[in-house]
Amino acid sequence: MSIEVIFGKVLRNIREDKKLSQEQLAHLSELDRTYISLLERGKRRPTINTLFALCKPLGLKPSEFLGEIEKEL
Amino acid sequence: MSIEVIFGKVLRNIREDKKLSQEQLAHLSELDRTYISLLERGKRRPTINTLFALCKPLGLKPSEFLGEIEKEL
DNA sequence: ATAGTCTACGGACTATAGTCTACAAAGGGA
DNA sequence: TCCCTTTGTAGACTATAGTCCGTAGACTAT
Repeated sequence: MSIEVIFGKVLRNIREDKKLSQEQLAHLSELDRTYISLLERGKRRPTINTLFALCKPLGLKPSEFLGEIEKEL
Repeated sequence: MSIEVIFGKVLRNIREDKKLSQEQLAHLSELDRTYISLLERGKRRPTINTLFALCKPLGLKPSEFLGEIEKEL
């Protein structure tokens, strides 16, 4: 499975664990809601800056996020 | 310091530790040499796919790479 | 029914990631 | 001196990251 699809699954899992809507995460990470949707569906490849922006409100380190992706590769 | 500048420093450190030229790393990671140069100088924000492509020939996990960045933030 | 929340998705748009070619400059070694 | 390797950088280009507008469908609760 591609990196971006796995990225999307991990993002969605973590977001739902935190009981956040896409809209809320978008606001907290200062990204667009439709873009969060695209990411979760594996339609976009985020930059590392975007990864950091997402991880901040989710309360985990970017390295931990990538660790989750590596598990599934 | 910005994420991309730190990214560049970490990339250069690791590449030089491995005794690779930008040209060699570019070939191994299937990226352009001038782009490696831009990255090392903090002029570009790589996608996570690019990060994975760079880490593979450098022999370290993307999560480890980001861990180095987090240390300096 | 209907109002509210959440998400998928489309189109149009701007900014930038990433490629390619070419040239300049610095350094080391024969 | 003259190569040779390495890196910076510019310009032009294509692909895609990321925004912003709108609409529609699923679901829940009232």
